[in-house]
Amino acid sequence: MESMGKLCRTHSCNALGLEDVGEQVTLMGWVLRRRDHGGVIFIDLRDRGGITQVVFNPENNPEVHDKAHQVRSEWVLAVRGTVVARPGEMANPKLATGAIEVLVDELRILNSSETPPFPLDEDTEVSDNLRLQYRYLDLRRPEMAANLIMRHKAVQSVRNYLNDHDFLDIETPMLTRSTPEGARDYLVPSRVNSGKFYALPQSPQLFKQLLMIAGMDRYYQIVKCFRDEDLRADRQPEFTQIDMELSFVDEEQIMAINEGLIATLFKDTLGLELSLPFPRLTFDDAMNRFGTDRPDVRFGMELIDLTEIAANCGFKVFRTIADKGGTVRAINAKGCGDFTRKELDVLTDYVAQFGAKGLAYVKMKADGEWQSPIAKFFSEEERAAIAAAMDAVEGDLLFFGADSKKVVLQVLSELRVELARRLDLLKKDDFNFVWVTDFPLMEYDEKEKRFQALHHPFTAPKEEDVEKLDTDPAAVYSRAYDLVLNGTEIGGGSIRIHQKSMQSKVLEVLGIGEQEANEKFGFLLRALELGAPPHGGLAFGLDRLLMIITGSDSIRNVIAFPKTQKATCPLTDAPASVARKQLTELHIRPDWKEV
RNA sequence: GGAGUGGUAGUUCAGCUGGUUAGAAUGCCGGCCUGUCACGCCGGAGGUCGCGGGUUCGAGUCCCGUCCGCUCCGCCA
Repeated sequence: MESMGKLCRTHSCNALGLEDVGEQVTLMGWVLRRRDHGGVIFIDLRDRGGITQVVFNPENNPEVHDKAHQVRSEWVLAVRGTVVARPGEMANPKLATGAIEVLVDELRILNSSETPPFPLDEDTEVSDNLRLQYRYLDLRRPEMAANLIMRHKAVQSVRNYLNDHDFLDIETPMLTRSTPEGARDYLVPSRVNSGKFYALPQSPQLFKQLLMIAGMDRYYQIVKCFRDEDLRADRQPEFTQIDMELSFVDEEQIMAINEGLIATLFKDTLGLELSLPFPRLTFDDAMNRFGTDRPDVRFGMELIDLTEIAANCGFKVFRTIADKGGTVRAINAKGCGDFTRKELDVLTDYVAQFGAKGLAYVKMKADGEWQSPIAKFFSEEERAAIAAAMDAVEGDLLFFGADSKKVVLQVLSELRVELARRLDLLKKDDFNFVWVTDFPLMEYDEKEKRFQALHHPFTAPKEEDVEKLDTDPAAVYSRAYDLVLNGTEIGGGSIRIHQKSMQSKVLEVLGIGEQEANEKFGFLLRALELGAPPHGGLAFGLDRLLMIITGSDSIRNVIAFPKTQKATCPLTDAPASVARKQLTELHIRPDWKEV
């Protein structure tokens, strides 16, 4: 092992090209691969930026060549040498630096490495557990390094944009109090206050509102948030939000500023020009046409409501559901009439997990004939009416959902996306944004027998709906908006309630009594009495945004040190037991398990 | 809380209706090789078949339990 000595790095491993030929350069990096021809030795030297081929020629310098012979994968090298154009036909077009190579005069071995536990080339799929256990090796892989570089670019772009628009970056506490609504909190016991707990923030929601009341006018923060819920491919217990709040604005201004932010972000990261403004859908339209409030609008295949036809048709199953207040809807998989029985079975199994009790289908044949297990239940007129409603022609495949509205919408929206996946309609480089607006303010929770805020309890109702708060809360719409990209909700926000009386009213309708309200967010209610300006805001999920920008299938690929599905970290082995003494200090009784 | 799926060499995987010495590729080690770029050629080493129990003359293979990874439902914006 050697020191760097007087060597000083002059370039990164993706910097050199034909214009540098003849230059004396010094590169430092890791050995990706060594190709030893007995005579000449080639080493692909890698750093976070890229790869440069360095060459050891025995004729050029026998001692250095000898030393290169012992080098192995992932050893850390410093090389000094001359940039030369690759001779003849030897350029490698697959490499950004493939036109040149560095002929080495001096080699210093800065560190050796044991054989890595998994290969660092991009060809092998390594298990997630192993990758996370050796995350520092995993992150050396060019694909992962590129993701983190992209993340940095995205964050810089957002900061620049918001700074240019007079936003102040202000930090809010990580140790705060537990909030009653929403997700489960991560709790932190207080040593100084026996028996009391902080909570890690699910979002800085209340603090950013208080900053508006404090007159900060425009706030942003790129901030960690915590939710103690089960994980998914796009959900981590700690994640990052681009969080913002603005005073003296309405929905239109907030949406316009954020369209600018997203357009700038896509320009700075992917070099793409997005066309503005983004299209909009109301919540009701989104649900009716796509069955979800986060529609993927890269493709059609919209849901068609057949409840009226079904109510009078000969098929008893449909008729009964329609009569009982359920719904019958269908989607037309254009040109999929050649799906096999097996494919249909797989799709039936797929929708079963979303609550579908079956999946009725019709293959459209010539002259309006149906090939379908349910064909016999429909008259010719009924079949014609359905075909007309669905714009169905020969070769099409119709899928029906008949159940409660909730089940049918979920089943068909999931089926719609699954069909698109199978038909390869979900292009990763196709970015389709849509604002979803006019959400209901609250929704009745059958299990808890009370209303729940759809967004959060600080969202302002539409002015024209305010009087319905008393009479028909479910009919009140809110001033909330979500930004949806390719079927993923990437951000959401609302105009907030800025008057004490309205906030109290909404909390009351949500079944949060005055005493509970005062106890849990009395500080906000008090602040609303002391000159709160009209305000609103929005938060983007940075990780999800980056998943889409980088084309990653998993949120773990855009986070440096993510958790497994059981919320553990194989690298540090967190969470871990703690010493009994630590628990005692925190006034926590040690559990049955000795530590 | 539930469903599915996977766990075999360092890695990625194959291993049939249970059968004798568990394979391949790659990586690793040694040798040869002066223009490769997933270099090539020759040779070699490398296994608690996740773990525990059961059935059986015999289990990587069948059964039960359990742990871990991943995907999904519930949950969560």
